[in-house]
Amino acid sequence: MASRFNALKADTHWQQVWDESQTFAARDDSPKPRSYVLEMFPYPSGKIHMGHVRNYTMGDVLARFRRMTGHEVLHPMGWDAFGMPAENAAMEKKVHPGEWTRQNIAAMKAQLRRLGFALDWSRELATCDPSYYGHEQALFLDFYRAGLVYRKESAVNWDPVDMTVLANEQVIDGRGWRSGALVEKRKLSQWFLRITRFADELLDGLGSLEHWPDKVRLMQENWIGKSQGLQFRFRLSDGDSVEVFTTRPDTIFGASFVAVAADHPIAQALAARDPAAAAFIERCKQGGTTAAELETQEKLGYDTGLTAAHPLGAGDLPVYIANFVLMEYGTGAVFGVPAHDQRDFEFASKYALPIRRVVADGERTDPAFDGAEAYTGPGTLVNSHFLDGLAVEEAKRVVIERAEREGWGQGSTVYRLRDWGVSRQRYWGTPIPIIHCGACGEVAVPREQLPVALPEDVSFDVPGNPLERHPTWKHVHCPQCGGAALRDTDTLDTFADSSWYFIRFASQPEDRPFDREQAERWLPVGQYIGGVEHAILHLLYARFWTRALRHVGLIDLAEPFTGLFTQGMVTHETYKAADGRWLAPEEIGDGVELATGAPVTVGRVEKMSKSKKNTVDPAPIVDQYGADAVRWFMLSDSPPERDLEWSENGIEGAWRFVQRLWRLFDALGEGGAPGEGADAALDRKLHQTIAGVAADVEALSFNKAVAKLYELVNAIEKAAPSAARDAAVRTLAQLVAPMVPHIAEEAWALLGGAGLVADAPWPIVDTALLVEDEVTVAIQVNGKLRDTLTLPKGLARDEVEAAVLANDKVARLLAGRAPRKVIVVPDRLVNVVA
RNA sequence: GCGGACGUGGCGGAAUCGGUAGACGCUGGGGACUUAAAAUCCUCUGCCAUCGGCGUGCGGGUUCGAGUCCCGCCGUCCGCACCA
Repeated sequence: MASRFNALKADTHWQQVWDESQTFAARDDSPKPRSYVLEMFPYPSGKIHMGHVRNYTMGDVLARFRRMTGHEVLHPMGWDAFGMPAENAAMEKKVHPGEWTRQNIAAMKAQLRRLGFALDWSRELATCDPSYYGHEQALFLDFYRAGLVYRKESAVNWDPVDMTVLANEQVIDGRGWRSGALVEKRKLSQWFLRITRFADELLDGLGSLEHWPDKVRLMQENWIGKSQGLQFRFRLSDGDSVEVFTTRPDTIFGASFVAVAADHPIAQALAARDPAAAAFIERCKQGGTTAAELETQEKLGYDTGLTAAHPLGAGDLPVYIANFVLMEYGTGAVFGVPAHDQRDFEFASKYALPIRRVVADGERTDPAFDGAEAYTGPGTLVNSHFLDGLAVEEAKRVVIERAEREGWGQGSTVYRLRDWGVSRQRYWGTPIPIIHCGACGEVAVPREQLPVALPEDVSFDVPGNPLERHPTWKHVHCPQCGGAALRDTDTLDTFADSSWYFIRFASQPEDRPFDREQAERWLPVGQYIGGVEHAILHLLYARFWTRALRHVGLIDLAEPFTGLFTQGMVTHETYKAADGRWLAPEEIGDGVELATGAPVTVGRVEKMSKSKKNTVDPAPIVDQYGADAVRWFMLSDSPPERDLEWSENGIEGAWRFVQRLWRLFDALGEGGAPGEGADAALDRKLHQTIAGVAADVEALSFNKAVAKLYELVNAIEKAAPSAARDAAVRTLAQLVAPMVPHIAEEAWALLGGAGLVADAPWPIVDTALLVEDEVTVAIQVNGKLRDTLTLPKGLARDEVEAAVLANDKVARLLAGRAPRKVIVVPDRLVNVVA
């Protein structure tokens, strides 16, 4: 009697079997080819969300598939466990961040296990564990000794809500990436990692990352922002000088002013003695930084009264303080060429400065420039003395050569990328292992004193850094002179923690961060999967960290992740009350809000978020439908790089499919009379599916693999009993095993498979069966499909042509005329041109 | 503003090299089974229509043949942004 598949029972059973037999533990000494499959580790917020389920399901399918194709797979999981939410919880709920974090980890680990992921839990790590961050401190000190870490007083991005410093990468539209608070500028002494030292390498390295999305490579390229040009000094009328950088040295004879940033030393010096200048500088700082504000903001300047001598003798230029010049980029000063730069054009128009054409714009070569906007395109230099007649690129080179020969400037490369500020005024992070001694200065904590562990007895009653307030922790003896000294009370940006966890997964000795040889055997990560929101921050920092490790001789590895896949989000419908409040599905009934009876509007499909009340908690869904149905749904329909809309119908459909599979397995397992005889068509379909699913999974095109499996199941269900059909059902258990592993194990056991299907090999394709012996040829007349014809494969051209011309519909359309031309595409199509 | 991606039925999507557009799933219609319902199974489901015609955002082009290539638009989404 046919039974229904009991997902909950099967899930529990097989998860326990895998666990007990250590099925997914990666063996370091395996002779098999290695495959490192990694998904971005989660922050332990307390609950798994649908985005995690989708991310980890994709990685899991690949990991399981790779095992079946004979690889030794490393597929680990851990916890990105430091960070602000734990401190917020400490403040709100009066629990210690560590306790809160560890409880969350336990809860989320149980949820991940419930989904049956093929993870090697023996390598689990949490970044908040001293056995992890202690090694990170050692690496930090290695970088420190190699000159990759330095401390400087600098204007930093201060988040007034989180009360901490943010890296440039963490400021979005002038607001903190976490808090959303308007970021302020503050002067603080901060630790920096010298990422700019690797700017060129990080840029060039992108070229080797063929298996990264172009989009991410481009984003990193833009972020690094390499520009080449000329750097030179203007002599000023007060005897001082100002250095500028330009990417357009060719337009040097079109210069009509020099402008410096509001916080440029020249502007600051002037402000000290000129109240009007000081007032102007103050005004510049008030300008907003959002896109809309910048768009409409007027170009403003303050005439310093100084003049700058043109290096090629083309007169003296006025020097302004201008609100559009950034101190952080280049030298914080520019020369303005209004005819060929839009900002300079607007500025010159406002202050009635000369606008001189030096690049011919089509016909126009005269100096009088009367366009409505600057001309920034290519052209030939005019009104530029020795540059006249040269093309823009040529002229750039000539000017740089001359500047270098005459000694007033040099070719130079400028990057948008800034060094990575890593100091955070927070408790729940990796303590920076440096001691400040009045006599010795900065002193590295000796290796034998690592880890510098966080004190447990801290309070979060007042905002700010508890380490700063702790009565004893920061008071230490200087490791060098033994005198009284202070610990650095800052902790590392948590992006440092996630910059090397993938190496620690590969090798976890107790006494050092990793074993070089063992790490090099597993790395680089062949396939890394995560959200596109990490396209810059995490992925750039991890690439830097890896290069820094190589620089200090700890590993021979340039790029940490050779394959990257950025998956789409999980979305859901939203609902809004009449007054615009977001409503959760359970607040709604029959198109009205239950509480008020007012009608509800269905909003856009959006990323699941608490604020929009459109989240779906995976936990009850897994309990209701079983892990396999949830996994199958996560892989169906939407291409993995695109958004997936969660829907009740979708999960129902997935559950139906699991039951359909079970009916096939169960019917065969029941043992009735075995099928007899062949079924060539089904054999062919089976082998096409084996090959097709393998290719799709390898390409991470899970939605296509799913579609192919549906086709196969449809074909098996329709097929008459035969030995071939029985064989197809057995093979089906292997084919679905990476996606729906629990029912696959159940079927494998039922049908008498040896061992676990998780350890079974991927079925071998009979390539002879991939080729059809008959083909359906399309018949077109003048490019329009008129009929199809089934012919033996490989039939000679003239025979195909004859068969087509004998076709009724073709004959009718030709109406007795001879065709002008007949195009024959073998085994595909014939086009009769009348 | 700069850079990028995308645009195919009611919906998610497929079409690997320029060669039968709409696989597969969802939704919906009809039917079988059932006292009834659920479940399951069968069947239809791009649009208009009588032959047949029209269809891959819009307008052109190349080609025997275009969702796919080229030119020009429109729209949506994402990233960056006063970067000299």
